[in-house]
Amino acid sequence: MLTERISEALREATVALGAGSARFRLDRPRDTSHGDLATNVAMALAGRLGRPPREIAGDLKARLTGIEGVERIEIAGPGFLNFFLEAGAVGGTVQAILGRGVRYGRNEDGGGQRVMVEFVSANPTGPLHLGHGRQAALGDAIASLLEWSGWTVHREFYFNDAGGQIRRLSVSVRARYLQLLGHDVAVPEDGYQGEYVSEIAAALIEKDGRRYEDDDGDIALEAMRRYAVALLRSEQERDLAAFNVRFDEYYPETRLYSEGLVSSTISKLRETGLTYREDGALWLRTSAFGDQKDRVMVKSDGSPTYFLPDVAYHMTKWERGFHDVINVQGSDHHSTVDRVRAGLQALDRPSGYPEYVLHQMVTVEHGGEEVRFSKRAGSYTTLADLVAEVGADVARYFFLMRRPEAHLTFDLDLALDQSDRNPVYKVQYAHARLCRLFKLADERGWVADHDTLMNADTSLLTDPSEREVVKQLAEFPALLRRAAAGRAPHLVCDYLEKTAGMVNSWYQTSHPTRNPELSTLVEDPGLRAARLGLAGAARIVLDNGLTVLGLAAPERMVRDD
RNA sequence: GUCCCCGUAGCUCAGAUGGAUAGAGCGACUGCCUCCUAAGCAGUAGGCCCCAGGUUCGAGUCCUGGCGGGGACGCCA
Repeated sequence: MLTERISEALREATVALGAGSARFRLDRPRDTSHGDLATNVAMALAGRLGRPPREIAGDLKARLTGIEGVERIEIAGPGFLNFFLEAGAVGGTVQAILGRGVRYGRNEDGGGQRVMVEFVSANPTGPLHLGHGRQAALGDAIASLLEWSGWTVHREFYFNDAGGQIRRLSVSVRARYLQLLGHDVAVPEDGYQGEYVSEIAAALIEKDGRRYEDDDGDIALEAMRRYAVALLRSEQERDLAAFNVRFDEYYPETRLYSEGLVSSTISKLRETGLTYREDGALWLRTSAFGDQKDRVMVKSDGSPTYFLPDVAYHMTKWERGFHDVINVQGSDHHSTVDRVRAGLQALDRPSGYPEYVLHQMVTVEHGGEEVRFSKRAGSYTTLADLVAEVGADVARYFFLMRRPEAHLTFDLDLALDQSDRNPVYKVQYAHARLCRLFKLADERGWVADHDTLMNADTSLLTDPSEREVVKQLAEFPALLRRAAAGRAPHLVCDYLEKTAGMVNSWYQTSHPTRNPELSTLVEDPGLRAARLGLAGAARIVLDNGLTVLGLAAPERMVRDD
C-alpha cells in the first residue's frame, strides 16, 4: 500500500544521500496540519551525516518526487518531512481493505513456522479463578495474534495430576467423604477448604457408596485422587468452553513419569557433570547459568521436586518440534523462570528458551470496594461466576485491555454497564451500527454488494471526517504486527476503542439530522457507494479486530433491559 | 537484604526502535434527536509524566541513585 511505497522511496533516497540504510519512523501525526504521514528520518540521520536535519530534509524532499498518491511534501519543525496525500490515495485503502476482507490485517511474518503457547495450566485442585481467566484470555489472544502473523500455533494446557498438592486434595476429599458419612474428621489445615470438595465427596458417595469408609490406605486415596482430578478437569473444561477457549493438547504430569521422561532427564543431567549430592539430595548447578542459587532436583526422601518434571516437560516441547515456545504464567511463578531455563541450558537448549509472558494478579471492584463473590471456592472468585455475571465477551475484553505486567482491577460496575461507557459495547455497537447501514440500504432497494463497493469512486471521500477514519483503518495491519511481536493484545483493545470512537464520530457528523449532505445513504449512487465502501471497510476492521481477541462482532445489539 | 514488575488527569489506564502542543475512558460541567439505533456526538475543566542527577539537537520513553506500591526469593507448586 501507499505507506510501503513511501517507506521504500525514503530508503532509496537515504541511500542516494550516502547515509546507507537508516531506522526511521513513518506514521500518522496527531495534528492534521502536519500532513497525512510524517517521518523523522532527517533527524535520525543528522548525527551520522553531521549536517543539520532541515538541510537533510531538503535534500530528501528533492529526491522524493513523483510518488504516486502523494500530493505534496513539506519540511516542518526541527526537520520532519510531512506527506500530504491525494484524496484518491486515501480512498484507495478502502478498496484494499474491502478486497482483503476477513484476511485484512494478516501477515506472513511467521512463515508458517510452529509455535507453542502454553497457558492456563491450572492444577485440578479446584475451580478456575480470575487469574486463570486473565491467563486464558491472554494466552488465547496471543496465540490468535501469532496466527494472524503467519505462525502455526499449538495451544497447550499442562497440569499436575500427581504430587503434593494433589495428595492434599485427595486427603481433603476423604475427610469430607467421611464427614458426610457421619464421622468426626477434620479437613487438614493445609488441605482444600472450599465447598466444592464436599460436592466431590458427595458425588463420590452417589457413585461408589460407602466403599471407602473403612479404608484409610492408599487404595482409597488413589480412588479419591482419580475421581477428584477427573471431575475438576471436566469442570475446568466446561468453564473454559463457556469462556470460548479451546486447547489443542492437554499434557498431564503423570505422562512424564509413565513415559520415563523424568528418569531419563535425571540421567542426562547427571551426564553433564553439573549435578552433585548434598544433605542427601541431588542438586543441579543452575547457578552456572545465571540462576541465583543451585536447585534441588531430587529430594533427600527420593522424590523429585517440581523443578525436574518441569525441565523434562520443556524438553518434550522441544523434542515435539516446538523451538518457539511461549509460556503464559502468573508473575508468582517468576522465580521458576531462571531455574527452568538454567536446567534446559544444562541440556544445551538456547538461553532464551522458553519465552515467558508473566502477568499480574486480578482483583474485582464493585462500588469502589474489592469483592469476592465465590460461593464455592471459599478463598477466591471463580471464573465461572464472573462469566455468568458479565458474559464471556466482556470478561475476555476486560482481561485483555491492560498490559499483562500491570495489576488488573476488574471494574464490575463498568463491566455490567450496557452503555458505550463499557468499551466492549462501544466497539461492538459501532460494528452493529455499520451493519445497520447496509441493512437500511438493502431495505431501500439500493445495491451495496461487494462489486458495487469495489468499483466505487473513493476519491469522493474528501471530507476530513471521512479521511481520518480511512487513515485509522489503514494502520490496522501494522498495529496487529506490533501487538503480535510484543505479545501485547491490549494494543488491539486500545486500537479498537479508538477506531470505534472515530467511527461513531464519523457516523454522528454524517448523520442526516446534522449534515444531510454528508449522510451515507444519499440519493446519489456514486457518493453512496463510496461512503458505504468506507462503512464496509470500517466494519471489516472492527470485525477482524474483535475476532483476533476472540470476541463476537454482532450485527445487532440487543439490550437486556 | 537480593531479584523482577509498577509509579502518567480526581479514579482506572494507554503511550512501537527517544520526536512536533503527553492521550482515552470513567467522574464533573455545557450544548445537540421530526431524520441511518442518542447504547451516540461536539465542547469545557482537569498534568512539577514519583524525586534527583546524567546521556543529546530533543527524554514520559534510555542510564545511575533514591522514594512509594506489588510480587518472588523452600528438599512447596
